[in-house]
Amino acid sequence: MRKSTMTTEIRTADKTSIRVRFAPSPTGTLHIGGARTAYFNWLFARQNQGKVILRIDDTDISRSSEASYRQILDSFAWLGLDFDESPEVGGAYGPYRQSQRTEIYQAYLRKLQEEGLTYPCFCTPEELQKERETAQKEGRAPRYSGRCRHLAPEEAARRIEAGERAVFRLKTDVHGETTVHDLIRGDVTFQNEEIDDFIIWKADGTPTYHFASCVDDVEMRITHIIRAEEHLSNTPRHIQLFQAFHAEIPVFAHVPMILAPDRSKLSKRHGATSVEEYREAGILPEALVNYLLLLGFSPGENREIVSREEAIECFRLERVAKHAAVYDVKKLEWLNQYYFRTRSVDQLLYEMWPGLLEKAWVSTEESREKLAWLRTLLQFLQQKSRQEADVWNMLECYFRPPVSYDDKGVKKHFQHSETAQRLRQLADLLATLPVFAAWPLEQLYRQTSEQIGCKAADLIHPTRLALTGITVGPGLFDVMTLLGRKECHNRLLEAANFIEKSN
RNA sequence: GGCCCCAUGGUCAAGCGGUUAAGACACCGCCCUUUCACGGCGGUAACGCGGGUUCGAGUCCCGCUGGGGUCACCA
Repeated sequence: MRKSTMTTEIRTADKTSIRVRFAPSPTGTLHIGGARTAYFNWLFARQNQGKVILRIDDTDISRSSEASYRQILDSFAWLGLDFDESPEVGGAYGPYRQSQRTEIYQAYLRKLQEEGLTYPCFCTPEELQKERETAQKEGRAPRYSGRCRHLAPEEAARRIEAGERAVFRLKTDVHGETTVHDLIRGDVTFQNEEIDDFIIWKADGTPTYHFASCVDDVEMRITHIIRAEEHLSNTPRHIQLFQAFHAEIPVFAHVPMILAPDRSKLSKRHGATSVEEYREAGILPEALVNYLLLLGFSPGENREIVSREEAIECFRLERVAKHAAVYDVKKLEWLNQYYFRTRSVDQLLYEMWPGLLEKAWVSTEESREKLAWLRTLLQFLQQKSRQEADVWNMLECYFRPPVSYDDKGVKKHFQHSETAQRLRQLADLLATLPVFAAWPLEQLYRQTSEQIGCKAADLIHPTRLALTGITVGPGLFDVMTLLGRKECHNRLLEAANFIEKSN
């Protein structure tokens, strides 16, 4: 266990190396807002050959869970964001879970006590609550009165001795002002009289978030704090803490929040908010990460498609937007569609393989012919899809005949009085082709339509419906080639029967 | 309510004193076509309001309005 806790003087030694951190609390899934903040941290560090640290803020043990922690790790792994130091990979400044750092916090508290920068407060939560309410009613700021600050030290000591519950508050400066140097927003100044003596140590003997976070940022030599905008108002408190620790104050960057389409805070009722949900919905990590970058940052040159590697090059913290951004799923889906079609078929095949096995559409010892066929099939389907689910939807008919025909399709393509007869005719003609391939098939269809005196489309659409049961898919002649002569023949006849039966 | 941040089309977002105010998504046409997509072409659509400063303001300043954040023994 680390014992040397007051290490501020060492900081100057490795001043040049940038260290940033992402510090989620493991109380749920990874939120897309958090994912974006983490991504910006990651980009900034990678661009500057710095280090990204994953720290787990689990001081609230009752709300934290191991499952949530695993989930967050999973999400990051999926997104392709790695950490240089974390509970998993370790590092020189561990442990990286706040729940395992109590001794360090205690040491910092003790130091503050010795320097007289903190004092015990015996006010009960009820009293404070009442005070806040009356202040609110009278139009005053709901701040702590500072009552216990002036308690005689002897009395304070006596009451603690007597076992009275106490919290510890920081003695903040009453006069002057505190300026936050923010890379995104510039200098933001707060009057110190606005900051009350906030609690740094809870009555249950654990540190508050503000305290633990600042201690860790000092201990872990964090140089840049890149976090969500909601912390901007808390920053003067943190600065006062850093000053109380005689520590160097990190550089800040408060990234804007992500809003729901109604401009309110993004929540569950607006649909998917976690990385995990998007993953399950078939969104690709490349697409999500790309979209998150675009939300609040412009790579310039009218670029929309930006990989992680490209983002490392062009990202500039100073150019991150100051205003909150509304989340637009449509653009995410557009990006996803792009990435989905651009990636390799073999990767798609690999990812779909377990599902294919499960459906028994393939076996572990598949012939090379079947594999080649499957690969070609996926290649065609991929180009008609926006995501994997679309491929699955179109896939079934290549492994078994359609059990039903699309309703709208039936109304549109199976109504003509001669359809059944035409399908039978086509079924017979298939046997005449020397090679069952796309080009000769197309010739056959065009010639036949001419002979019949109808449009080629009048043959093509019913055939597609007959063969696949649906009205969408790759070009018909590719579909037929993939299906094979015999299967096409059978399905055309089955469809003809179906039409005659239902008339 | 105090304090803080923010404000260009429906959404993201260029612009950083002089532009016909980019581009992308979405939407609407048209083209391509064998369906759905993709692709191509075109279109609708924005500087919240009011004062200044300036020869000139989306760009600078002030006010207002609106939105957001924060003021917890949550993080």
